[in-house]
Amino acid sequence: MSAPTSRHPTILEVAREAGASKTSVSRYFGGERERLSPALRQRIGEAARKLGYRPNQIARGLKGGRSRLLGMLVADIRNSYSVAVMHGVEQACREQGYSLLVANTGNDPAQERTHLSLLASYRVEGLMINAAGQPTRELQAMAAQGLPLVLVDRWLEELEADRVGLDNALAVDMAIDHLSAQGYRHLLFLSEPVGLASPRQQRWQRFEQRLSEEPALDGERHDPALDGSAVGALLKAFLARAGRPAAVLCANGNVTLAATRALQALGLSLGEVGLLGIDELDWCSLVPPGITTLAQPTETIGRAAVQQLLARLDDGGAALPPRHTLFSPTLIARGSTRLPATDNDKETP
Amino acid sequence: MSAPTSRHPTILEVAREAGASKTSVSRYFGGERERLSPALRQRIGEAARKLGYRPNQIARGLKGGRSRLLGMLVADIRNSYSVAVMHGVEQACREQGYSLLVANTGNDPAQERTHLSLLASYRVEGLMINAAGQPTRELQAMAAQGLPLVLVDRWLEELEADRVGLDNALAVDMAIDHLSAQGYRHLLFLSEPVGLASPRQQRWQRFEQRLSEEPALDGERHDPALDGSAVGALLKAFLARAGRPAAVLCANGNVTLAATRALQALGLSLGEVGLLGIDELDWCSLVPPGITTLAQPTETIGRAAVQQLLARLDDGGAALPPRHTLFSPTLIARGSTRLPATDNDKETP
DNA sequence: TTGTATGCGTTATCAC
DNA sequence: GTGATAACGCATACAA
Repeated sequence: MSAPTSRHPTILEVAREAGASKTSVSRYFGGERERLSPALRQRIGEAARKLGYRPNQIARGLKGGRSRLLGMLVADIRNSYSVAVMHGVEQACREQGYSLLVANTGNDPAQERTHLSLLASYRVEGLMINAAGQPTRELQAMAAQGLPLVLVDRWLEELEADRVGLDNALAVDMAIDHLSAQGYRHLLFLSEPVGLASPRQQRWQRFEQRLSEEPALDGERHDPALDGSAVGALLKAFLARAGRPAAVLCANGNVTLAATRALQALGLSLGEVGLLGIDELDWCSLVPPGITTLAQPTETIGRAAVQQLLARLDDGGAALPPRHTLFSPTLIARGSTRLPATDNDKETP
Repeated sequence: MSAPTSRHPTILEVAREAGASKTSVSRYFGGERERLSPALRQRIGEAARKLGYRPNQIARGLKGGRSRLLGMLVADIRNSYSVAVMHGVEQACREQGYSLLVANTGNDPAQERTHLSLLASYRVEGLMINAAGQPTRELQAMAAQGLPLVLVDRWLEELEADRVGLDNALAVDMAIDHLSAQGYRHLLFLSEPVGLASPRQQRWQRFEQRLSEEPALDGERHDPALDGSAVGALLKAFLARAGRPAAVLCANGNVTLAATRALQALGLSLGEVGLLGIDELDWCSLVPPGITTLAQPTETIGRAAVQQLLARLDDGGAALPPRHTLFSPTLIARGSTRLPATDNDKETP
């Protein structure tokens, strides 16, 4: 006959047990313990412990409007980049006394909409967004309503909001500079379908720009679907066309995986065909002779997102202009961008 | 002068706008739309749309005691197994109309305690737990309070709760059977420090049991820390001791990664030294000649966890005995468990 | 220092 | 069918 759902003691019961008022108990747990007399403080502490009392965040949020909840919208939770960022977000949230409500959209705008209104219904105080694609109406609406938003990695031109992510132009510059310095002359920029994902667009565009500026290099760009055999065919055609020394620049971790698979299937050895991936993955050092990558400071990005959000929350309605925080990648050079020594290569020490 | 935090319209405002009562609006959104007259229904719908009204889950949870929140405690959010399970959990939650509050403990009991009480304070209706190690008092307390719990992957003997995970004995059986069938005779079971993590214990014990039953095989077991060079030294010593054909059985994905690294550093080729890993990782097909794995049905496990939790929620206080749901792995055979042909091996087709 | 009274947005209970 | 009204658990003026 006991309650089917678990019974939590309330502030009132603690008050009764301690022979005090609700207010005092509220103060005890609301960080105003100092204002209570030692005797009362003691009694309340004991009563609470005895009853196993824990303040109900839900009720607390109802009154004060402070849910202490932050939301994060992740485009693909199975993507190691997203998870790594999320890890940073989660740490920062905890340190700041917030909890994190995570929603995975699976790159589907419909799910993004659903999750967005769900998060809204829990009155999250702010939102970190790794958008699925174009900005949904819901997102626009939430921004307009004054809910602090920070766009992570992917951003949306139409949306005035803070942004945190990689300096994509710099990343592509570093990639091209490295490949060029290593002696590769024919470059292929390989991406997942560019669509509306801003990092892909930016990397893609920067690649084009750099190529047009450097006559010593020539290149191609493609953004095939990664499933199926498109990548292999594409690589084969590129290599036939381009002549050597040629290299592939992979726009993200998924592409690196697909390209590595394809190159292997073609029986080509890494290094002889250059390979450089944006995003460091834990197996990149494993595939002989190691895959060169540009590692993103993922945790830092996550933490920065939270920090930015909390800054917005603090300044009240100060309506500061959107702030963009960009981070630099780190080059991890491995064998996949080292040309095998040839007769023409004697000058190399 | 407007509210610094975003203003959400309330049920009362909608009621006024629609010329109706709070009750009717509540009914409209509470799934009792049928009971309203078409005219009223229409008016409320319009008013809500006009105002951008969204029911406040927090207030809703306060009254009804139904937060519509499920919690998940993850031991390591950066572990691809955990993430994959979480993905299943998340999908199932959404399908069932629940939201998911995720907490990462980083395998730290202290953080587990913190997060646990946090989740409790949000009045989650149930908890999925990928425990850090030994059961914390908090966990015991929550279970005692009647909060539905389901242990995922790792379980705790002291805790009477539903369990979902891999059939570890079966997994080790399949691994040993496969290695044996492939001609390996000397086996090394390699694990992360066994400690109190139940899957490691179970796999470890089953390995021991099987080895003791099969005179044709001999083996060793070790659970070194994965950082540093311990794994390499250990492998080297094992191979020197064991004679061939020898194989390594990796107790989880992290171990597979470490073992592969170490084997590579030793200049040993996979297959010649057998390698089989529990947990499929996306790069296992990439490292030549491919790493044989036992893949877990991760998403299924996640969904099963949610299903089990909801079943508990449904049956009220029926206090059914704990239910254990075990799943079978799938063997993905690759080159790392294929012995190179030798003179003694002529009978192989 | 401590307590009283009121309201947060919603649902549940009861009337009409 | 529809609508007042009282909880839900807590925080916060305000009063003592």
